[in-house]
Amino acid sequence: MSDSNVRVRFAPSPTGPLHMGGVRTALYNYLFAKQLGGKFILRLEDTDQTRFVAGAEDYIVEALKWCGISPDEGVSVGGPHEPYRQSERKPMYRKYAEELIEKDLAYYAFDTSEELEAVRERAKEAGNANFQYNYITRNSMKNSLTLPAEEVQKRLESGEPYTIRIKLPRNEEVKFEDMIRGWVSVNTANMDDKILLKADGMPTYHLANIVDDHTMEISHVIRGEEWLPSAPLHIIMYQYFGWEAPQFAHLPLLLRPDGNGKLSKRDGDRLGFPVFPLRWENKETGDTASGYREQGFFPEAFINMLAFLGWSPGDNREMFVLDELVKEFSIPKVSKSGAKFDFEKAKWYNQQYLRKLSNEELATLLQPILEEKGVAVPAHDTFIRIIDLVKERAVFVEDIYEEGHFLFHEPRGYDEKSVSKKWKGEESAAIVRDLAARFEEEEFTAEALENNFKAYLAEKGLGFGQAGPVLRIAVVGTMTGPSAFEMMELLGKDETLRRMNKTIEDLA
RNA sequence: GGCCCGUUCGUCUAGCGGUCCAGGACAUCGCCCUUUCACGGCGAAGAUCACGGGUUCGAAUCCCGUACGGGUCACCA
Repeated sequence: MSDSNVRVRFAPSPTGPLHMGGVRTALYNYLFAKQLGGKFILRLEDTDQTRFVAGAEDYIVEALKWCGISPDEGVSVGGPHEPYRQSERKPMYRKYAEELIEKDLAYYAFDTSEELEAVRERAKEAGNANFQYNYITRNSMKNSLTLPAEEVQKRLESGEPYTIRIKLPRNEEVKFEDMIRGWVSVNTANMDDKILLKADGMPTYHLANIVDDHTMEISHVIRGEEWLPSAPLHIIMYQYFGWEAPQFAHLPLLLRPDGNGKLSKRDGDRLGFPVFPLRWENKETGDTASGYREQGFFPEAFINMLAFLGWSPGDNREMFVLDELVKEFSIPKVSKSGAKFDFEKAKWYNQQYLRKLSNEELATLLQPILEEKGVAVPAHDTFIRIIDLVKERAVFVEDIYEEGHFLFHEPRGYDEKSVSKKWKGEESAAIVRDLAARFEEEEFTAEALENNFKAYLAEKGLGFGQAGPVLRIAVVGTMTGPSAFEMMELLGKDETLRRMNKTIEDLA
């Protein structure tokens, strides 16, 4: 189990909360590694100091923890390849970039951001949609390939800022076999000399990523499809360094339910559902975004739902907890096309998991929710009976209260629609008055109450529709809910009659 | 715009040359259960497998083209 050479990593950039697409990427990596007895590593790609967001790292760690995805190595757990934050690995990258320069596979570039921008602007005006720093254009730029050696030396020694760019061949086909997509091929003529080392001395994603994946002995790179266009560059870099490249798998994107385009962090709650696993609060800006956990989702349901967005076991089964996913997951079965996220299906999953829980378990989960709402927690037996009566209409644990609040305490007033539709003034009040009188001397069981009620209907020649809804309104204030007689038994004689009498006064 | 990737019911998907005039799930609708609502059960509707060419005795499945969609083109990841 542990002698596997499989090592995968999830390497988010801590620029904010992790969104659900990121969680899915982490999940697939985790499933792949666990199935093969490999290691799952959590690495932080924080080389862009301008985009640092406080709290993002903790958020990522906590989100994965909530999902049950635990790293074998990485930030927060440590491991043999520490540190796992790229910012802390900064000193080691430069030498790799310089190694490439020595091999004439990279070069120093002195063009400033402003100059580059100007060049791009000019190219655009000339009708050239996108300028590429490549085999051709690098000859007219300021770099160690065009400048005299002495001048390059002088600039370097004077401390002038510079970047290091990779030197790509002019016209070479780069191929690699993606585990999901098969052979992908791109010509270097369509690529550009990407910056490997930035002027601030930090590596770009490309350099840091390749160096870290290699030094951390990553065997498989499973990441989002947005990386597919730069995969050929990475392949070339492995070749330049003389390293064996890992296997690649580019995952399909998670799409927004409305229209097109990938689901992004900015979608936030705009579409009526969370895009983040946990609630997020940016302490600096005060921005907040809701999370699945806080919405009442079970991590099992969230994970199950997420796993099926882009993957299926190949048959009709669709309920899988993490351990089962580990057994069944398969990269080749991951679909190639993006998946539109459907919140309704997410809720359905939650409902399925809720229904697996016992009344006792639900009570344990519901109790803190009631306390938070300031609702008195009923005596244990009563609590369990309420849960038993209401749980089948709940998607979230909280729904047990929402759907049956009138069993925990007095109804929150009367449901307008029910009253306007079914309550006929004095006529209805008379029925409730009659029933209250009959129930007074009744043993308070659902069965006895129902028999008594039926006897009353027969006596008066009333149809159920004339008295049933009225009774229900009198007891719980609305027309929906579990069996009226079951609820009355649960409420007990005193409370039931009290409510009935109160309703007569309120609505008569 | 260049390059790359993709395209089966509204949505997620099964399907990897014949068993598919395409199966499941969510959503929708109907019936039953319940003299309420929900749950549950049963059922319906819903995909000319993007389109057009090939290959083959035979294609949703293989090949080519077209269209459409997406991704990507930063000293961001």
